[in-house]
Amino acid sequence: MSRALSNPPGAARAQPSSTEVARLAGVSQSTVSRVFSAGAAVSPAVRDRVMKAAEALNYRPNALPAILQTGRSGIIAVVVGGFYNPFFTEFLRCVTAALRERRLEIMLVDTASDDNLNDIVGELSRYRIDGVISAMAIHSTRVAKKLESAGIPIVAVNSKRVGGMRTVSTDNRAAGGAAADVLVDAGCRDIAYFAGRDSQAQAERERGFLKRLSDRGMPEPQRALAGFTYEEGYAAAVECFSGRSRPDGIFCVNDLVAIGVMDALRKEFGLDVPGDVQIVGFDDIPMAGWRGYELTTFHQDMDALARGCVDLLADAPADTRTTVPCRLVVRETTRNRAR
Amino acid sequence: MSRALSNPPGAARAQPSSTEVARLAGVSQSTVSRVFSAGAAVSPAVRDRVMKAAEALNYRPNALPAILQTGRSGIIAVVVGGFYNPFFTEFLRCVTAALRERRLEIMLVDTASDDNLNDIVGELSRYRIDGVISAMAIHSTRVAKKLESAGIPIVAVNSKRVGGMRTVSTDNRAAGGAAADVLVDAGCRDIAYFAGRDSQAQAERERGFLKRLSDRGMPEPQRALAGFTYEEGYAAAVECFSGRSRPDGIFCVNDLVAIGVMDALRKEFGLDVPGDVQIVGFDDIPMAGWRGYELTTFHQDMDALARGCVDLLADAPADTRTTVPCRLVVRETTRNRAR
DNA sequence: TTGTAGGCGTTATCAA
DNA sequence: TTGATAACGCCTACAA
Repeated sequence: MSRALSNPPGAARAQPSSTEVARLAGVSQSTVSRVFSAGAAVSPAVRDRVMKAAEALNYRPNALPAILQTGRSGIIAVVVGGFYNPFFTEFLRCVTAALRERRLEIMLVDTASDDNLNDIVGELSRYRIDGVISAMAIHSTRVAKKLESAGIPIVAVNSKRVGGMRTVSTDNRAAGGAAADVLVDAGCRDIAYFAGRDSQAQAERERGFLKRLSDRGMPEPQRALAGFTYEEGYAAAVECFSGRSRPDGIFCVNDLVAIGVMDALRKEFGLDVPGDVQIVGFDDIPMAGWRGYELTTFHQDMDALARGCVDLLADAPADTRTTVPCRLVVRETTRNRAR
Repeated sequence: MSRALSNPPGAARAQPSSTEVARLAGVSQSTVSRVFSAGAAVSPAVRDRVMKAAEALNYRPNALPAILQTGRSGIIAVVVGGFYNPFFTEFLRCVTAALRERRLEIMLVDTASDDNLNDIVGELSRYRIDGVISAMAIHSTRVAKKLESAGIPIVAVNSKRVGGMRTVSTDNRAAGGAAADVLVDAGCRDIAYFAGRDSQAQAERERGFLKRLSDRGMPEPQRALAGFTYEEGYAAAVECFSGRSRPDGIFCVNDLVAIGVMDALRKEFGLDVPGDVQIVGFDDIPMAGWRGYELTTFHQDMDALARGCVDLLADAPADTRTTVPCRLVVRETTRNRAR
């Protein structure tokens, strides 16, 4: 396993420098620099000459010396916690678009936990990144501290706040409450919550869900520990429905789990959704809309989430948090009474 | 919409430089540099002193001057053509892992077509990236040329070759042939192909499929133009099955389309899969294994594909191509005769 | 409006 | 083995 690229460096013919362009255009290097830096005063004639020379040489300014000089790289590190969940990839799509609008580049980091993140951030900070956007919840104060000490701002999605971290979150608490309403209104009497693990977002959802159920005089729901994947949802449903008391309404921590649960109920137990069991998911991933599922769920406004992250990184004073509402999407896995 | 980050540059206290470490350790800056560049001769005593000083200052070498000097950035641009298809995201996962092993960083580019790529590559080349890995097929010779002239090697997945581009491809032709065998062996008499658009990979698959059908004495199959998404597959199936002659076996350009087709057949026409119609997909995305679908498909070895890309970028002479076999995964959407 | 010159933090070369 | 010094290619005063 070789360590890195072994190609000869600028083997053939690397990129020309501003000095070469200057020579060809018969001006000084600084003039070339001015032509390529927005809002500098250059006479039209000279500008034209320089542009021609640049074109002839196929010149593109090298970003690195500028970064060295200004300390600002225009690179943002984006952290995701795996690609298995369309939630992450959709977030990635939105954040990619939002960053591109601001002409910022993306360094992509995929890591299973925020432990590794500590090392990775160290690695990344060598490139003088301007900020970090994490789609993954950050628990470790160490990571936040490290970034802070390096002067790198971070904003995390659906994360609790540690240190001076900025956060952008879906209003998980409110959504949890709304999920309770949906199931109770639909006539469910024996309700269950299929939980994820170690996640601020999931904890908030659960809290809102429990609170609303109790407010509405419902008994404490069953709790199954699922996780965040289809398989975990499937397995949790098998275990839950093999037990004594079968719930007639389930709120799942996310859509992947919800879909796993649905498949298990249908295939393993021959149950009908929503006839026998009603199900509410979370995220509104594309598969939730597939005709085979038609899952009632909450749509996270990824675009707002992503844009919020970018805005917070770019404009906001440190130490800020933003909350984004999410929207109930009623499909076929709940029996919806007329309002 | 502000143009870029507005935070003060190294506002608080930026990263310390090797010069500061040198001062603290009582050595020259070059010595510090040597300590941090692998395989340089430094006496244990001095190395120790430098490391201590570095630790005290929380020093991390700045990568940018090094890039400036060596002309090698350790950054690879990875291009994907959208995140809607788990194929892309799974590829991204694998390539992320493979690059991390080699300690290379990833600059992520998402673009709908390789037209934009031309601009984007120009933008990216400002960072002196060491190479480009494209999960998206490259048609435009312009892009390849542009990269070549900048001395940036590119490798594309499932793409035809333009210029000196390297490629890594699944053996699409062979897979197409195998798909024909599956359907014919399973007793299908009226076969259809649901095609994608503008894709080398899809063209190869189709070619292999048609060839084998004809070799086995089957008539030319119906052809439906689907695309690459669930919705397009669904719509194409609706149109096809509203027509006169309904096929009893379908090979789809990818799993997303295949799943859309299945849902359409079941929901819109009440047809049974595989009872009435047998279906074969391509990619083996996670949803193909979901119990609601159990799709027979071909598993693309993403890990091999990704690793192939990285290897080709790192080790290979220019102008190379690699082919990766793929594997038939038999599930429940085909009636499988005993062999 | 344009040119000159210094500096950003490394690596690379050459002496010591 | 270590230190001085010159690049690398740009930005930014400052001077003309």
